[in-house]
Amino acid sequence: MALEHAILVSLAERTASGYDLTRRFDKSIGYFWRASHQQIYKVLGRMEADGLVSSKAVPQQGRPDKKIYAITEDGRATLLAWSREPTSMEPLRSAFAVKVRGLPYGDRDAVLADVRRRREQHLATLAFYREDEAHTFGDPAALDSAQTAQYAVLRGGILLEEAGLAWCEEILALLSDPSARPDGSATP
Amino acid sequence: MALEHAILVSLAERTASGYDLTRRFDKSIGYFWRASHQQIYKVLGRMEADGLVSSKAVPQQGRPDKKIYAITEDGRATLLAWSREPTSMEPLRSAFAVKVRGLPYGDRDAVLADVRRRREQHLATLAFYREDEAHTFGDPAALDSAQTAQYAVLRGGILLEEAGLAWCEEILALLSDPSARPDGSATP
DNA sequence: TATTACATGTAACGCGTTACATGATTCG
DNA sequence: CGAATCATGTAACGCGTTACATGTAATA
Repeated sequence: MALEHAILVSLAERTASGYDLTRRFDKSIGYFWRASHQQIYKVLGRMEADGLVSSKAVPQQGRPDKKIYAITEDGRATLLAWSREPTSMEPLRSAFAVKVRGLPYGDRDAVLADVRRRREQHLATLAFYREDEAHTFGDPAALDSAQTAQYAVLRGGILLEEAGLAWCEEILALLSDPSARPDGSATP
Repeated sequence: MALEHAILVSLAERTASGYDLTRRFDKSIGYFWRASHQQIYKVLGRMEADGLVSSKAVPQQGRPDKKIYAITEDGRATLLAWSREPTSMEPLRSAFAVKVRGLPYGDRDAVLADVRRRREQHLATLAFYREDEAHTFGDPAALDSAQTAQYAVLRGGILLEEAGLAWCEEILALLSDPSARPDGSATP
């Protein structure tokens, strides 16, 4: 049900077409919640039927019509009611964790290569987030309430990436058996 | 597709009934991958049809028959091949992040209460993991390869919980506006 | 007496991914 | 000439949750 709420938050900020929402979900909100255009169109259709959003067709030249969606009063009320429900703690659900756990039944070198690849990925994402942090939220004390909320979410992304990075490094330290190295310099 | 692989890893360690697997998914592997018994039975049925596992019915007294599943050669080969594929970086998909992002459109006090509740949850889970760490993996240098893999996964859980905890604390620091406190002791 | 453990499933429904489908405009 | 951008969808399929269904035995 959370894609619905993510869309409501996005439309509460400003109106958008399905296409616009798709692009928004490629950044900002989408750093932490992905959704394809197919899914967004499907959910928008249901949300309009439920009265949470309304749409207005906007004819265009040489392009298909745009359908601009806006949040309704019902939509805002739904968002407020949702904010009062406690969120459940979603478990990891990580295929990577399963692979690490199953290391004795897999290809050790291939899995370690995957760990290194993921480490680089975390580093790249972190660099990206940190630039956003410095650029957009340079002075946290000067932010208004909407910006503070955005910044809090970005901080979550940074902390998660840092944890993922640290995990990769611990795995490499634990599993890169020194006695298996060519130089044979095993720890005592 | 990862539940399939989680089951294969579990059965590679030792045979089990669907019921046994359900309980295993409540701890160990299941600290990081949840699955209900309904889902496990469904997937086991398909996996048997695909030849990844085989089953043997074991009659019991005063209880329904047990179906003991074992991994097949095909299943082991599938697991090995899977270990060679790189894992994709799954995005957060966190309803909590959406809620924090949408704070200006929600009930501020209710959301902050939820943050505090989650903080306590992270603390409780961390305490649980840390006891497991001290109890089962007290001396990391003395672990065999299977135990080392298990320990690496537990470390991931600990790092993630620590990140979640730190996030909650940052959110509270960012959003608990001092000027809104009854004593009015705002920071300069 | 009620709940927990043991043991296996079916059915309905929503969420999410991948593939398919169409068609104009603009940039390299 | 091909790729990207703009713009909207359908169809098929797998994953995951919730509710429903059945029945015994031990424990509190």
